[in-house]
Amino acid sequence: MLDQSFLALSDPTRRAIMARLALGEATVGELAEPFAISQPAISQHLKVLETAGLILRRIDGTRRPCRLNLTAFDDLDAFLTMLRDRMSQTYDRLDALLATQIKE
Amino acid sequence: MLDQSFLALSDPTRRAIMARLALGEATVGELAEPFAISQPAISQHLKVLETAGLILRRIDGTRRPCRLNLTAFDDLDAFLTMLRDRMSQTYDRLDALLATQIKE
DNA sequence: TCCTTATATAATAAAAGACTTATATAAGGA
DNA sequence: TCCTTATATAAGTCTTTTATTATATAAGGA
Repeated sequence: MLDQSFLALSDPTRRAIMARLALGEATVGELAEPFAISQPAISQHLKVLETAGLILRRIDGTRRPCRLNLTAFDDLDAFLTMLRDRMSQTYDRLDALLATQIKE
Repeated sequence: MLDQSFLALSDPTRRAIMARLALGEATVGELAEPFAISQPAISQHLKVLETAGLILRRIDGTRRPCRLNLTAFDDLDAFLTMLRDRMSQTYDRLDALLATQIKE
């Protein structure tokens, strides 16, 4: 799922869709409106976001309003946090080493 | 650069390389060792990470040790933070609306 | 019922990605 | 200098992604 999440966010159209949805639910037509690409292209982008677990959709008559999945970023955060934790550990070790060498 | 950063992290081999580098500098050979793919494939992955600004490299004789770029995640964080800020604003507005309606 | 609106799906083409093998380069050591 | 090690680059192939146009579906309104 991390593969798909990162890949989904690598496209500027999809990031713009995410930014729009962070302001609240929107229909496919509303999401498509700012872009110069076709409606099917937007539907396909939405499928990529949905498959990645980044958005959720519901049915409202002929509309399919989309919204962000609130837990969407948990995995991304976990990965980035893991990297940062490892990095800080690395620097802690380096600090300790330097402290040792200064003492001697 | 966001495009390239997210795309770079969408590949599991490259994420594993990042996880390794978070523990400290490593040469191309050391990075390649755990994987079943060829050395050129690793070099190509490293180029993707470098182009995205996620890693830095130096020259040490015939080695090219790689390390994480400490500012690598600033842009990613900024994007994710923007989304979260927007979401919390959205929910604040919703809370305010609900509070209003309960009062009436 | 018929037409329109909202959206999805299918087929296809073009571009990008991720490998491979073969080869080049450059530093170090015998 | 010659051989080896470490790494990069080139060329080719296969797959995936992103768009397009055409078409299908399903709900709502006249």
